[in-house]
Amino acid sequence: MVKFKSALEKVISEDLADIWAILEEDQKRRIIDAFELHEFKKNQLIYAENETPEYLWILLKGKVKIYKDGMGGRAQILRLIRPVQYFGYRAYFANEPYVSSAAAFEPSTLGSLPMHFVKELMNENSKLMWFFIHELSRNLGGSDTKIVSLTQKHIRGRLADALLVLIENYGYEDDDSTLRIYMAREDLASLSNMTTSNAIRTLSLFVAEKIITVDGRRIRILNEPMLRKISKFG
Amino acid sequence: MVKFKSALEKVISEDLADIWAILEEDQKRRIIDAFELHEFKKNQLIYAENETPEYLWILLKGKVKIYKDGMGGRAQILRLIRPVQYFGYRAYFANEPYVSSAAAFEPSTLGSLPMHFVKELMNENSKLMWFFIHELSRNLGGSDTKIVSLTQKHIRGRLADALLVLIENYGYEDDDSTLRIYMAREDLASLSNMTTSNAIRTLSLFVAEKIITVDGRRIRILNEPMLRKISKFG
DNA sequence: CATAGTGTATGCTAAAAAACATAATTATAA
DNA sequence: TTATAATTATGTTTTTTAGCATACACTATG
Repeated sequence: MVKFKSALEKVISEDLADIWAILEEDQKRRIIDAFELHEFKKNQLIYAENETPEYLWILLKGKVKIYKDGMGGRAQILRLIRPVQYFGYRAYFANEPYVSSAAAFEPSTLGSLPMHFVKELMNENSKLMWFFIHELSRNLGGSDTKIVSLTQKHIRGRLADALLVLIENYGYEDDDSTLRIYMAREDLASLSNMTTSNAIRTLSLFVAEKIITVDGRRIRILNEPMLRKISKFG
Repeated sequence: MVKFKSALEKVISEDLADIWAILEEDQKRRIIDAFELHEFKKNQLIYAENETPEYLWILLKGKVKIYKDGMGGRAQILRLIRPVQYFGYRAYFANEPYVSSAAAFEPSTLGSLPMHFVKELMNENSKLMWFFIHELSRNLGGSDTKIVSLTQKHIRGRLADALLVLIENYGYEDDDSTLRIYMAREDLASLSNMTTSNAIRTLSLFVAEKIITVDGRRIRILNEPMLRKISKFG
């Protein structure tokens, strides 16, 4: 946990352009003072369910999962975070403890701002309030849609969905086909609501059907349209 | 669809009472002018998935379900609305079409306000913005929690959850044990993510175990603690 | 470099839930 | 009212998925 000094403005003006652009000069200075930088190791916990929310988190580099532990040691991944996205604010706004946990998929750099400070900023700047209203509304729509996908689709459809979510969130390598995230089969299972065994098994089926290739954790998508078809129907 | 006249102020919910109180006379007049009253029949659709959101809906009397149609004619009930609650705003804020539909469970009275007008009011009054931020945040937390319950619990646990949700949302009759909502088995199934057959079957099991009694659509809860136990464990 | 430990792969079995079938009951409308 | 449809109830079969066992990498560590 290091106090941020000078380079913040540059990082922000490049990467956080959308939110930064709507702030006034005075607000920018106060933010620089309150901002803290954190490095998280692979699989390190950022916050845990039931804790009291205190910070707005900003992912600057790396990948983060928002997940919820369920019964029998099975976790459900709820959302994936990529740079530069914000998280950790919902529970604070709802005035309740976290209902989910956050952890880094891989070594990641994050910024934090105290939520009480964010709240102040919001009261001074209605555009910032609109920003969060928009984010919350999008997430809620996504969450509602996810409920139906996860409960009504069969295993193949759910795994196809999971792969499409990975494409959408982290995209492809330069070859335009290799997923830019290498996750454990267990995480893939947590994302698509199935046991690890079934994630592995179904992945193998997809390989046999030439929809993907697998090399360890490296997944290449050969037939994205087919994935969409499987997601929609069988 | 009737123009609303005077009783509006009485009908503003507790959450908004203080906001209403600080509104200027001019603002109050504008609201009364924009406000419209609607009567919906049993099972009547209020809005449908994929439509463009235009109104903030306010349930004044009756009961409303927010649901999403899934594959194979199976619907999932996402949220239950009781008087006086607001809905229909999320998609507008997210700037996207509705991802879910709304329908009246029973004959219901609703008010509506054009969303563009609500947006204006919000920009004039930050408390109103905080109201929606709070509501969205609560709903998102609920939705995330629901994902894990619906995907990881077994049928008995899910049905127990559904009954608890009904208690929480609509409460008991004067006898302190009869649910104040009479819903079709199919709706109960849609609420708890199972087929109608299984909803009926599991309900029968609960009757046999003296956790509830059933008389048509009238459900009496005999052992609420047991329901919570079933919800939590098997 | 041996070895424990973790992650991946695959087959087999058991459990859960859906699908299907058929009555019985209740609502609704002619 | 009677007829007709819709809903509720329950038994049986089939499908899907979880659970378990085992084997085979691969990797981290002493």
